[in-house]
Amino acid sequence: MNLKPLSESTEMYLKAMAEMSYQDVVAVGRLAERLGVTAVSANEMMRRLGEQGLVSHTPYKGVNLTKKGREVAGNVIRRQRLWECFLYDHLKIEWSQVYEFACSLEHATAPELTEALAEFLGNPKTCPRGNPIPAADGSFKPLDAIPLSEIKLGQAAHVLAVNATATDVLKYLQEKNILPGRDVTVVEVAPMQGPLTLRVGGKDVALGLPMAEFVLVKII
Amino acid sequence: MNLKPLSESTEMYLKAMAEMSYQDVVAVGRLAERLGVTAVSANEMMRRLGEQGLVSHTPYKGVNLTKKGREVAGNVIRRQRLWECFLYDHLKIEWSQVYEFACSLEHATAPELTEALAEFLGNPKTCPRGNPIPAADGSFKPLDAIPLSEIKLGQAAHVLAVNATATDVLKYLQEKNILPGRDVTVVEVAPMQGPLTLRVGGKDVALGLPMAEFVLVKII
DNA sequence: AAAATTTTTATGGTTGACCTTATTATTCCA
DNA sequence: TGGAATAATAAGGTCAACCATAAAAATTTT
Repeated sequence: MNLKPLSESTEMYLKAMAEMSYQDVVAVGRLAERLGVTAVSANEMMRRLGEQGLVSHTPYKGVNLTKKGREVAGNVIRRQRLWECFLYDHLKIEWSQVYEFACSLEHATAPELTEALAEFLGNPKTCPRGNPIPAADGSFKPLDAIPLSEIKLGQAAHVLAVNATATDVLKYLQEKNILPGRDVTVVEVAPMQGPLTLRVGGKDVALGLPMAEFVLVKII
Repeated sequence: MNLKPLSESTEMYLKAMAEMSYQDVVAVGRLAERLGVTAVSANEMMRRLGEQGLVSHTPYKGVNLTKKGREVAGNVIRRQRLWECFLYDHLKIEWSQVYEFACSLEHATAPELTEALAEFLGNPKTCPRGNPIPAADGSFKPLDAIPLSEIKLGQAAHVLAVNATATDVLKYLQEKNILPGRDVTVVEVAPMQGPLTLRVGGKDVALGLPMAEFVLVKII
């Protein structure tokens, strides 16, 4: 099916796009931001990925994963999240560092390895950050959840997953106990996109809106 | 200690040098051959590695790992072989494919990961190919063994390790049962660097001299 | 509709690790 | 010792993925 070896860069772009595709068209600028490259570089890359049939780019509108691109991205994310499970459950790596390490390993993982790893782990369904693990054929659907940033004042919610990837962000969330499985209540929303104040486990915690977007919850 | 991130290429060169250093000066040409690059490329790389203080190159004589280079190489090999153990023992990957997969993973492995993996595996002392795993500080010494190619006619030997890395070579050795732990006897040595004929497990097996160099044995 | 902002394209530059094709230097061997 | 083989250097090229700067195009805001 997929004979061409994808570069690390390609994998990072596809992964980022899939993770951002709750909006099903992604602005190239946002993508560049998330990946820490310039908009020019991201545009160049979109051209390359377009030529490979992995993304479709409508100028001035945004980019989309093609069917093929989505399948490839699913596989990349699968590998990544399986490694997260291994690192967390078996190697006892710090929760906040797991993503980062798994990301490197992901790029170095052949399909046979992926499936052997899945088997070894007992085919887990979610990673330690609560995100679902795509199926072996690369298929996946987004979690049925909304970002914490959209929760109304006073409402309580159950944290399903944390979609952040940066280690320092994950570390912060861990310290504040905003983790999959926890319940939080929004006790204050400051004006001007100010921070949310959350009550979690008996303590009040401030959380900036940008960070709150990475926390996926279900209202309870 | 080691703050600079080494490139994948650098790691491959250092690893190859360490694995070839039963002779303690390595001809750049041999190195190029083993790595599948041209002599020119290998020379260029030796200059770069020399500048980084990892190798010392005496023109027309050969290259040597420096103390620092040897330590780094030891760490690279440690990572590699620990992954080999994991892939073979836990993921049940084919013996002949283990090296290849472990090699990719090695490049993506941070020190914290390495030690967590060693712990998980119970600090194994040898990889599935029988090679010793360097210590956490990067130190290692070569196996006390000689290549099968140097065994005299009629002599019996115990296979300690297989130093080959190419999957097809490993596959061949596996099929012929020339594996760590086995005993072999040299029953014929053809002239003109012709193949050895070995008796192993009741069967006669032909083995070319170049391949026999990769089989490390102890006379019994 | 004009102004401001965001996107895209164009052009040219860098880096690392390769490559080829000479040319020069050294070592080995008969 | 003289030629063959091997090793090293020089010069110039490629490729992917970045970068910066600048100009053009489209969209959004006012």
